[in-house]
Amino acid sequence: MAERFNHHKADARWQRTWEEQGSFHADDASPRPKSYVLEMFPYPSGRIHMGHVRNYTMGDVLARYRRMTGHEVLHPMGWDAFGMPAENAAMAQKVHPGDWTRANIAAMRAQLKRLGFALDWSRELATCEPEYYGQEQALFLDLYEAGLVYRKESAVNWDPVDQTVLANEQVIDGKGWRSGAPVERRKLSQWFLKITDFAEDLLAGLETLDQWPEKVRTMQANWIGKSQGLRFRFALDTPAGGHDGFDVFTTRPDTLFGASFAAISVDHPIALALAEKNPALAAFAAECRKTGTAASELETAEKKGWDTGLSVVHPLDPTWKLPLFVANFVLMDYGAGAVFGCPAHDQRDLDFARKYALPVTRVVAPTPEEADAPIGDEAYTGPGRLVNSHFLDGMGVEEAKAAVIARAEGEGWGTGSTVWRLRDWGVSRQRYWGTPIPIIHCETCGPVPVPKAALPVTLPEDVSFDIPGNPLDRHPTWKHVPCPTCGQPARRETDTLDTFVDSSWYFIRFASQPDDRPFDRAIAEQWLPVGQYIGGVEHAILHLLYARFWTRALNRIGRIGVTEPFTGLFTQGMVTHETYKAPDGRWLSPDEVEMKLGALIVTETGEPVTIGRIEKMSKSKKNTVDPGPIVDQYGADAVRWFMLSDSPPERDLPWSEAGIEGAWRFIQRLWRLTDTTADATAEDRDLDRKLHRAIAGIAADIEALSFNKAIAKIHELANAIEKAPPSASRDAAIRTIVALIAPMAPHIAEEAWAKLGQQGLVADAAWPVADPALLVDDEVTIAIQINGKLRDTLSVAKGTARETLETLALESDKVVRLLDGKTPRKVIVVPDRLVNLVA
RNA sequence: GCGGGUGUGGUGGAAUUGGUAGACGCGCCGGACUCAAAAUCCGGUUCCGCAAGGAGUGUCGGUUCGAGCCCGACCACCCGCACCA
Repeated sequence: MAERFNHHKADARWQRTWEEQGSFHADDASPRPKSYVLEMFPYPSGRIHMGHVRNYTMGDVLARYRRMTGHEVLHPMGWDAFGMPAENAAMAQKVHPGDWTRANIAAMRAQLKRLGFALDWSRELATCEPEYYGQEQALFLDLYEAGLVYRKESAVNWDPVDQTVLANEQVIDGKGWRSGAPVERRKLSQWFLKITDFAEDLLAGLETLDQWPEKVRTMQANWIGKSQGLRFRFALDTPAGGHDGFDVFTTRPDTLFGASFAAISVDHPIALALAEKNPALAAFAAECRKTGTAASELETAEKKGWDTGLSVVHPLDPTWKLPLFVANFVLMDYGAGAVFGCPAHDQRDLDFARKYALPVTRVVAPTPEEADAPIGDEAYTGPGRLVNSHFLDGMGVEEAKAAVIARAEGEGWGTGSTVWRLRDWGVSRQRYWGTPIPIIHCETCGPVPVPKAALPVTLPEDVSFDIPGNPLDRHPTWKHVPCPTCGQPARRETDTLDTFVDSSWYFIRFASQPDDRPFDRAIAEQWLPVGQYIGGVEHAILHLLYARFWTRALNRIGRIGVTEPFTGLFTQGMVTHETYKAPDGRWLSPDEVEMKLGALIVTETGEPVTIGRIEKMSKSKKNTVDPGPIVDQYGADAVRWFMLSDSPPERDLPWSEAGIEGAWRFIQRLWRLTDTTADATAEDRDLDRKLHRAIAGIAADIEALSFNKAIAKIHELANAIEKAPPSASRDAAIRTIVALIAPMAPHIAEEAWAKLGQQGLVADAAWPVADPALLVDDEVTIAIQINGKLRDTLSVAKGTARETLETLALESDKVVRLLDGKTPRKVIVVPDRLVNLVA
């Protein structure tokens, strides 16, 4: 009896061998076609989790497969190492964020290495090291010089718990994305990146990303939020607060004759001016602002307005006056902060009009008969022809829009315009553990860039986290520097960059990392764009949009000839696990419970356990499984195998003890199988065919990232080999299956490869070639149906003539019996597939 | 509310994209080996039925010789966005 596959010995041995041989070192100068496979780099939180394991296993299979198919593969790993958890740890544990982070990196690196990933560790980087962030500062200054960075006083989202500013993207339901605390509004001077300059490009670029999930492209398109319409001016009938009118934006200029009111935001300059003299309006505005930041009650929030008593003049009819309201549903930071209300064709306007008894006039009718059909509780937003609209009557909606815009432009009261939802990216963070913004503030010269020669601006080590706020700001000496321009005493910028900046270009630095500049353009362009990028869908908007922007910005300033950083994107599902609750409602971890007599109980107390939903592994629900002990017990290959089996990679993967055991058993079975070569000489055409079909099928599945299907095909092949009698074909199949499993289970593959006396490493072996001649069957099974229902099957030579198939079908015993002497009305024959008799 | 997705055995999921539904795995059942257990191996496993046969891919309807796949309506769950003018 052969020995078990001993992963304890084998895993370490092969991991050492790969490292010694530099197997996964990516060679810039290689003549082979280049392939860049990248998984989103981890935040070094302390330990790797199952989500990481799944993510990196998928990328690893692809990377190893690409190597076997003759590519020079770049498959790097690094650390998204700046960020708040390090500062939180510093506060809680009195440890320096750098020490904490570097210790975590060391621990996680060791964990990753134990999984045997085919990574080029020589390119490892951590964003918290000056070698990285110093180059980021250089890029920041390049963008600054190009006018893509600016500073402005602005209302920001202030997280009162983390004591920092959040980007709009980081505010979820009015709460900080990390702290969960309700966000406050504050005025601060902030640095911004001009992502809005690229709105059109970023939107148009989505069209070219055909290897991205539709879902992500849709989410980005919605986030960018392009709206086209008319911006026009309403004149006030009496000037108010120093204004004689204001602009509004609409996407429905066609419905202008359906207007029944105008409304401005409570933060609109006119509203603010009026509120100064009118305490009741001020109170109304305060009330609105409260619910504004409040959260998700917006859905049910009532439309509320304050009648200013003022009127505006309808631009197409000077005699027509519309009442002006201050309304809670008008947002200051979108469009012009003011709207015209057309109740018949906008739901919000309709709700508002009903509440304040304003007229509702239909101006679009789906059919001529409905020209004067009253509007009920629902605004009509569909297509149709214009009615009750003077010169627009009879036009279609689009035609009418164009006509109104043309008229407005001709008469000078408005212009066609485009409004974006996307806003500029505020990158200032009042934190220590981030990339220092390389700017010096001088009283006489203003903000002055740090000279490139003086980079990197490094973080001081001697900082304290005893009190909240930014340690850089209260550091005794760090910020005091002479102005680079005039030499007068000046002050460093103490804000650091949003960590999303760090992750916006790391994939370029992986491709090329010289000491003296951010990257070498020629070398970076050899690798970029990333052919396959893999990560969680939670980065669908923020990270992926910023990285796309950063790449385009570098492209615009002539630094790189790439516009889209990631050609292929794959968003993987989460690793999930059942949740367990004790009778008192506290969450229980999987190792606190056990099965006894068919019931789940708390091991210590014997209390019954409630099994909850299967959810994403999270510390709060205590349903996590630490990969470390699992790798110890079952070995890297079994863990990798399980991560790839069963669930399609884009869906969630429920972790189970049984699943990992099954994977382990299969690894052992493969090991035993490789002991059964027999030096036999007989041929087994049937097995040859199965083997070659597996080679082709598995290759296609890996290319499509359908790892679960590839795994199923390996199972099928293994089953077939086990059942086959000794033959030369069988021996060949055993040697080949070792190569086929190498991307997924590389350690046992190497061990078996060596055992079978194969040359070199299987990691360096070529992917087996499928013989096209063996991919086609010479015999096929034909389904015989009566009225579409399967009644019999028939085995015939491939390519059998239709007439023959029909005859054979009609001769089938079952068919004869079921037809009972009747002749079918119609016979459908699909060659090599089926015969359908219509009775 | 808007946008997107998913729904197939006890369970995770396959199904050549309109052509034999349930591949493969997990679990379960039976058997072999064993003093016994583990491991391993063999067989079975959509449901109803002894069988012949019938039913069956969330629900209802449609197109088709033929529908898990296409069309319409609905239900359930999940994920985004959310007063965006």
